[in-house]
Amino acid sequence: MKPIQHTPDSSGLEPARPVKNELLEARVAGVRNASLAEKRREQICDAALELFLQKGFASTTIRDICARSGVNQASIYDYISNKNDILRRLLNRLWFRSGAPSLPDLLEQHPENSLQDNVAFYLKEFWSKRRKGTLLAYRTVPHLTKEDRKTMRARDEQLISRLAESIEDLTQLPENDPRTLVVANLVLFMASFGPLRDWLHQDLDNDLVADTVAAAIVAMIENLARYSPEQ
Amino acid sequence: MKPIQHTPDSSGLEPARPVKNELLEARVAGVRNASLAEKRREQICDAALELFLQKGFASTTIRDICARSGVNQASIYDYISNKNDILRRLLNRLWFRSGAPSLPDLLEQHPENSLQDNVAFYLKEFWSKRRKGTLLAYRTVPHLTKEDRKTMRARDEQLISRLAESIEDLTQLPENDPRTLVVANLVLFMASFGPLRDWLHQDLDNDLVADTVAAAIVAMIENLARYSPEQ
DNA sequence: TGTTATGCCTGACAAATGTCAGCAAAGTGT
DNA sequence: ACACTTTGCTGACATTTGTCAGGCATAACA
Repeated sequence: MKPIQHTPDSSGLEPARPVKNELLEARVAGVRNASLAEKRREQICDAALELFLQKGFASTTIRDICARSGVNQASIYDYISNKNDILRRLLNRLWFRSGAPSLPDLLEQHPENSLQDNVAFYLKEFWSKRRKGTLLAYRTVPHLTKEDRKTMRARDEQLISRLAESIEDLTQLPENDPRTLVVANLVLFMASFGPLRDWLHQDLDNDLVADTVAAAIVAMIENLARYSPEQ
Repeated sequence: MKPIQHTPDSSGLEPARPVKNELLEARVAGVRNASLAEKRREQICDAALELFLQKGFASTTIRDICARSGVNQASIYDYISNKNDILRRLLNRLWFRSGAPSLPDLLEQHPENSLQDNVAFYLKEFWSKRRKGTLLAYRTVPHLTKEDRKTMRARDEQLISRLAESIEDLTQLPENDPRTLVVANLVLFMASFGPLRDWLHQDLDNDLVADTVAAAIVAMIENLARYSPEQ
């Protein structure tokens, strides 16, 4: 298992590409069979995710991950390049390609539904599909490179500015009103409400919570429209 | 410096006291002079806080903390009992005794102000006085004992149930409507909005953000009153 | 059946970490 | 000036950690 070639951890190489839309996964060539490698990587990532959420990133050891995934301590480096590489792969899976729909998309695709219904659906999807990604992201910020943090923030900002446009449409506010941005931020934040606080209200029915939060969001937006500056 | 007696880290001793309202700080008797010890402890905690927020709890080493606080690596154990003890002291300072007012208190003490103004004031206070505590709490959850986590949750639940009562008063909803609980949760969560997302909208004016969020909260509450079940 | 390619694992290393024993230094009161 | 108390610190310990070199087993192939 000789020729392991890693892509360097922090590659400040690229000539100013404007926005990356994923974190860079190191190329690891320890194992020839690509599909096997992918399968192992998945084992590793699954185990690591559990542990990271349970014990935190820094106090989860490679040995823990190996034990839980059944991969040998030495072999693991045939599949991933280092501990941070695992984290990056997880964030790519769970944060960048979570499969959760964006609210603007939903509004576009289902104009027949009420705003409240669309928002409620959005929240439920987000809470189920991005729960772990959200938790992971909020908790591991300190362990990311500046570069990686910037990439994650860029993703958020992109979502938010699209959302702000939607809110502009809904409220008929002018483009330069900064409050649309604040509310867009707030909506995205409330989409993180479920994951981030699930340690608290485990006794409340999830659908009820989603519906109530959706109603709150709708009220927020309508309120914004009501107090718009005369135009 | 012999007779160091530590209170054990996880003392499951007490005979079922119902709710603790702080984390247990270990008693450390390495240094006789109490006020000096307190001063040193403060140095240590200040340094540790900076580092915990910057690098995360687990990857901050005792050596880091010593270097930054100017306390010697050996001496530090004359003032604190271990790394987790520092964290607990910090959370006590910043989470349990932050000095930020609670919204119900504000409403009671200043009925002459509008709800919106009270909420806005509450948010600003919370964001300035509990910023670090919130960040610390959300990020270090995995490093706390089950016991400690329970204590923190209890504090939150206490705040929330008081807040839920206030909301009941404002909306005239019956006592058993679970939505007041959800909204109370939400309000507390939005109070964490500023701290948790300050990595994002550093370009927006803080007062504007607070006012917009306050308006959103008021809208949420009024909306709740509007769609109350007929009684 | 013998050879080879490929994935797997034992064992280890250097570095870092939490923790402290025991001594040096600095006050403090006489 | 001296004895004693209280604080600070050098140096080190046992462990844990990330990481890997190099050999081993096995299955494919000749």
